[in-house]
Amino acid sequence: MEFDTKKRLLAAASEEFAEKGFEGATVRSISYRAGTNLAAVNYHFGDKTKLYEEVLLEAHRCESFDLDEETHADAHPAERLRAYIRGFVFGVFGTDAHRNRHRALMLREMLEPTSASDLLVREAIGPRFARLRSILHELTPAADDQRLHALVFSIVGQILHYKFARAISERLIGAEAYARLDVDYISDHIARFTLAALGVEPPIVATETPDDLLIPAGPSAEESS
Amino acid sequence: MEFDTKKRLLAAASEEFAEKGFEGATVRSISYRAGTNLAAVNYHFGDKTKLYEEVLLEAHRCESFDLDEETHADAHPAERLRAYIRGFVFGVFGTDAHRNRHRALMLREMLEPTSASDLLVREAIGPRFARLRSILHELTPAADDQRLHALVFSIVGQILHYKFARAISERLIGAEAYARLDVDYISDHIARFTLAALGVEPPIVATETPDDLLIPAGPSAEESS
DNA sequence: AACTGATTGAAACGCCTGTTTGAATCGGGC
DNA sequence: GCCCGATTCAAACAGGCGTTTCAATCAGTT
Repeated sequence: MEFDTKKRLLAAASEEFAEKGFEGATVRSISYRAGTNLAAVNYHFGDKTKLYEEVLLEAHRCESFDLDEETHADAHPAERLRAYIRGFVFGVFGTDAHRNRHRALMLREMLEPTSASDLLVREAIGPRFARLRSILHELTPAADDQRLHALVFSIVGQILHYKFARAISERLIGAEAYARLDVDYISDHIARFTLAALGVEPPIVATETPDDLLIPAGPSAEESS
Repeated sequence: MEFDTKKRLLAAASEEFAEKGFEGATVRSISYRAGTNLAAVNYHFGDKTKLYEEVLLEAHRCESFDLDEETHADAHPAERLRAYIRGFVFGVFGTDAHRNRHRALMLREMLEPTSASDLLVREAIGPRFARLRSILHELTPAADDQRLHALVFSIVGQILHYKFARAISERLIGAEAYARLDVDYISDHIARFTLAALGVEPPIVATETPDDLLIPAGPSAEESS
């Protein structure tokens, strides 16, 4: 074997699928990137679909190493939420080629699930979801399951929006304004927005409130003052 | 002319593009749905791309009628935000075939912008963005432009997540749990989450807070108790 | 050196795509 | 009736796709 074509194919396929999605990617282009022949993908993987599944599996395996890198289990839940959000936002915006490709693959799976997405949910997305959920549970022990789900989706939705709607958002507010929304600003914004919504931190903007806008606080807020 | 093939083509193309996106849609399938010949699309519109642009334009024209349907300009800003969010969520989840197709088209443009997306931003998304922004400005006069943008994205992100990540979310928490997250619950959740983050309403969950978690509330929160 | 099984390479197959072609059809003005 | 421009139709074209085929090549064994 001429220096493991299989690995080179996997790497090339990872890039190609991340860039163009399953449909958009072509085995010809993948073969070319891997510097090998068109038939190699069929010889080593059977067909395009099986190659894609192997890529997803490998991406997941590689990704799951850094799952618990930011787990300061002893830290304040609010701080752990901040760290989680920050790590997530960095992952979405980051420039690390490897992680970026894997995130792109997972995001594509979210939008157009293939047969391989069950596995992805079970082994990659699921654990992250559970972790965020448990942090939120510590922060708001009173919340039931349904509320916890909605809270997780509120956070994840805020973050992923910057990935999904990037092109439109940029045209919407202008390139310069969009550039100012960098990783630090966004992480801090989403963390403060969320923590304020949970009543753990003060509102995100100094509400020198027109006063009449304020709706009388609920019973819990009364207790806490 | 045998009863305006052009209109039938537009309608068929609207469905097809909404379902499968620009790449996924085929002119053959569109022609078949319209009950006409393959060459008709080329005769009436030139090519597939021009047909797509016309579909987007028509969808926008049709959509912009109900832009200001829920504008109770006199109502409380918080109530108008609630109404806005509710309308948005309904639009995303709704069963109205027409609106649904148009939303789907716009969402697809968000993800994979074509040449036609500039127009879409300028004429369809832009005005909605501006309206939400102005509501938020009334609620938080102290927020600067950057903060306002981030706030808009936080709200829109929460809502659209239910569209984008639907498939994955369903597998994540189970079909039954996901079904419980209906339009009313989601609308209410996002509205309360947001208004709490802005300090206009009390926190979203009754924080029978472990107390030590509470970070000293801001000045406005103190006033409200 | 000769054989063998694994791997690679160039070419072709069959299918589907958007687009084009040229003949057939229709409705209305002379 | 006849013609003419507009419209429809079946058929074909050119290109890209995933997949298959089969001969050529290589490493290791005998």
